[in-house]
Amino acid sequence: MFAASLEVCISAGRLGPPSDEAPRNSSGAKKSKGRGKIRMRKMEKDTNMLVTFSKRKSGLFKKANELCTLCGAECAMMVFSPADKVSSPSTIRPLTT
Amino acid sequence: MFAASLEVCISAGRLGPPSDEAPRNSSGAKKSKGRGKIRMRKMEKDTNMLVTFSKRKSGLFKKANELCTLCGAECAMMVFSPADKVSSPSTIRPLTT
DNA sequence: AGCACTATGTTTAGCTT
DNA sequence: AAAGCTAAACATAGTGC
Repeated sequence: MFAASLEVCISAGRLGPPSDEAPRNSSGAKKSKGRGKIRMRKMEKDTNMLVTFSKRKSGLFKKANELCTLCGAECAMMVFSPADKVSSPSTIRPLTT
Repeated sequence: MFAASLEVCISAGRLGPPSDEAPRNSSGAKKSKGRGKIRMRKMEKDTNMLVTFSKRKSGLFKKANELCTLCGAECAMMVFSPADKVSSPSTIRPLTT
């Protein structure tokens, strides 16, 4: 395992264009519910940002697990938190040969 | 960078329960459009599986990029393809200090 | 093979508790 | 701060070209 077919992605910070258009909506009033189109740039509010980080990290790990399960792929990923916290996903698995 | 707050996920193969319920639908007829709830186990058809791998890998990289952008996190990921192909995402970035 | 479409399942931002 | 909710945004399996 871990031979030949390898893909790597290392991303440090911004990787896509900022996409600065699209305010919350045309009238400027906030939507009451739902997600509300997000702006692809660093979130300014720290509390929201940490919650979003936690949620999205979970989603990312879940997607990675699904990819492995569905396609018989193998993947490894590391996420460096913006805050000074250490944690590991519950589904961690040792890299056995 | 790359200090202190670190999270690691290494997944080799299956990580979740198979979730064997839910055939396509009760009558056995395929849905004509849309996604149709997928079964979380290795896809048997190789052609579909490769397409799914490609699509989901793209989605995974995109999500990782979004996480980095939105939250100022840093992440690295490696995906080992089930087939013998090598490719890299277009948004690859060197790990500069 | 690879791209476009689209209905539907999934994710998640903002709220509430 | 950490869970749970909801609806809008998003991802994507199957399809057609």
